[in-house]
Amino acid sequence: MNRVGPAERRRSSASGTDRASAKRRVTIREVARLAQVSIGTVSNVLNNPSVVSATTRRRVLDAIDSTRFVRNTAAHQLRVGKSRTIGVVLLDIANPFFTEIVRGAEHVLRDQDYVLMLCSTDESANREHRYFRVLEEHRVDGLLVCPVDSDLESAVALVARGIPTVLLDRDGSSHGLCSAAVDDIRGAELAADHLFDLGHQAIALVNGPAAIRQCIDRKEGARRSVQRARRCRSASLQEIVVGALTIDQGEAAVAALLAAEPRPSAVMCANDLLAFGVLRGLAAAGVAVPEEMAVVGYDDVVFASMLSPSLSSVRQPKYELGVAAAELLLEEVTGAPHEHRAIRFEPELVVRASSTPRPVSVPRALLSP
Amino acid sequence: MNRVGPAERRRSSASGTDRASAKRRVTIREVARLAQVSIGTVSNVLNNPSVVSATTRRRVLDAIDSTRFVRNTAAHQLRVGKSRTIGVVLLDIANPFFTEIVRGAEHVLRDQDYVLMLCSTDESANREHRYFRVLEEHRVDGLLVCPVDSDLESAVALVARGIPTVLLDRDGSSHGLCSAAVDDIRGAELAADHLFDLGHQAIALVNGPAAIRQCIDRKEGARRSVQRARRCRSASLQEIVVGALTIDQGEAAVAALLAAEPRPSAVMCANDLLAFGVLRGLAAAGVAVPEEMAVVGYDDVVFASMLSPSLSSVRQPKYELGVAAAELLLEEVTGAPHEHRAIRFEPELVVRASSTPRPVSVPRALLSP
DNA sequence: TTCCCGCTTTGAAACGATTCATTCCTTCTC
DNA sequence: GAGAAGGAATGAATCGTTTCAAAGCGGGAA
Repeated sequence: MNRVGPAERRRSSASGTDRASAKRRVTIREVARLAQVSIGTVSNVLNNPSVVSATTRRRVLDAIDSTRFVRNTAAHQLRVGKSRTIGVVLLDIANPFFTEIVRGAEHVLRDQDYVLMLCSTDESANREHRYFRVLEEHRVDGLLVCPVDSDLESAVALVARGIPTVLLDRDGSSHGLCSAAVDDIRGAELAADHLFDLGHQAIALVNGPAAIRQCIDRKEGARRSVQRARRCRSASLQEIVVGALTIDQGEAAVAALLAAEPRPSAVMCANDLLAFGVLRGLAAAGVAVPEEMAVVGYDDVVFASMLSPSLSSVRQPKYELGVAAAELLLEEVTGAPHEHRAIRFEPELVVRASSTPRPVSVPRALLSP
Repeated sequence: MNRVGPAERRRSSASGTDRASAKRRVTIREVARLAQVSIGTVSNVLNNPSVVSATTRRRVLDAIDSTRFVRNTAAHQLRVGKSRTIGVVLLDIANPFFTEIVRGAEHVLRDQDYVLMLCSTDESANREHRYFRVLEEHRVDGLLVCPVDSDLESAVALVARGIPTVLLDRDGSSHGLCSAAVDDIRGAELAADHLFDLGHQAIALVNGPAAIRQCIDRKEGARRSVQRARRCRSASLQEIVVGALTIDQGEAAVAALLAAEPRPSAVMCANDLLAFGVLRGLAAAGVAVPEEMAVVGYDDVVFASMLSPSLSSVRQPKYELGVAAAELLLEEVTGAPHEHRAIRFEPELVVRASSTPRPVSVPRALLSP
């Protein structure tokens, strides 16, 4: 009598399978039939092996790999409510800064068999919004987010909707959110102090859109520094705002930089990519770095040390940031004892050739001929 | 008011997550109840709006956003069999080469509301295997893969199991697989020819593991070039094999490079990251580039042009590669008329300072003092 | 013999959507 | 007024798991 069911089903599926490629996936049901046990037992072998007798377990396992059964996560998820999926929403996947963060997060999460849904917003709030929606439809177990907007509305909304969320590179303590971040105000202060210490008086800040919190904070840090510097002598800060934190935008900012009055003798950038662009633009304009213009970046991306000239930058612990954020999220997702925490790292200034006046070490090759 | 922050944080965390998120998610059923229609009608409003009368549709839509209903993809997927998810498996997310590819693929796929499951194997076959498994459990609609192993067994297996797969940066025509790739043999020939044309006789190839196909092909290209060069004069190629295609491994290779007999006067690298490392190592060893050692990379990553000295490299159309691969996959996934195709791009040599002997343009700044 | 007690195994009921054969209404035609 | 046509809405079945109350089975105690 049991046989009639499957046989019928088989027939109907066979007729439905007029396309060869539409061969149906193996289900737990077929495994059960082959091993001559109930589907409940198969499920137990998968999730709860200890309650199944050794012989039965053997039979089921054999059936599983002779049928090449692969568990369907969707069905699992539907029943259990966990998707084993983490959404990662960041500003720009092409930025090595974020890449390092992702690496850190992935290393933590892959060990727990989570898989990352990666979304790059390109700093568009609209795109961010769409991604949040899609990720919620997928019922991600948690979210790592570097938000586009300066307020944390969107992130707070996510949490309110029941999605565990950890902010990336962004402090969330003011809104009771989990976060792993670096003190941006402090970092910018380090950079600006450094320039003023070198004797520069007019410095410029090439900054990204004010919608992005990091840009606001870094400006604030620079502002504080300039205010301190002013106590002893004349010091000025000019901001040049560009549309995005990219190399091209940095290069484009050079025109404004050179046209500024008073002409700055040093420039700090909200981001290494911007700094890369500025360096390129200055080279094209024939402006010597650091002699005519000192440059400091932010993030200390791997490539900063290899540029020509090597770029001074504010180092952020990127990989560690990703690890910390992922661990925090995992804590919340797995329901471990947890209270919302804002992990904070300290930035560190790395001084290199782009802001070191002299002596410039002249490459041997240039001296010999 | 800033002081209130930490206190609030504590409070919200205490009550916060556990209880509040225990509220059940809204389902189509509740929407139906609220709108006083059957669940079938709600589903129709979502997927087939034209068959629903305007007034009913209105009522349902109102119910949807007053309940904040968000469709559950898992349930959808279970019924329909599509997950709107694409797996992307690549060697190293920290390599800007892959990052650009991902960007291209994402731009194509996000418009169709697909989301990327990103997996970086770090060149480990074992990790790759685990990721394939997890992605299959998730029933990804398709896969973009840059495989670790030189044979295409694993990729062929995926296709055999019914998962549409497109190879990234790897030709699949020999196995009837879809792929978007660049001719690596040709690219390496370009690089080696260039070096021999400059008059170098002993050149070295810093290469990655022979398991990786790209490394095999690039070596083959170099081999062909050296063979051609030998017809006219003495020419030699030495291979230095490292464990991974990373900056650190490139730097580590420098010792072997300088110890090689006959000592090479030029080196080409399987990869820009390796080349970056080699440059760094050479700088540390006090070897002038390009005077004492010319260097050519591979990929022409964005940063190659900004290094000190700027790096000659073999350009690959990275973004376009990602776009092409994604479009190919989409074609297959959506069941559009499709036959397996291997899209091939042409590499292009970009010559920069690291392999340009002289005249070296001396920066003005160095001349003036 | 009966009863009880663990240890295994079973099978039906979720989970939240989509699908499709039916039913229900109107309107129109003859 | 009967019947046809067709547009809307219905609701049960289904997708592939997990879960859990219940049943089956030996064996030991009374």
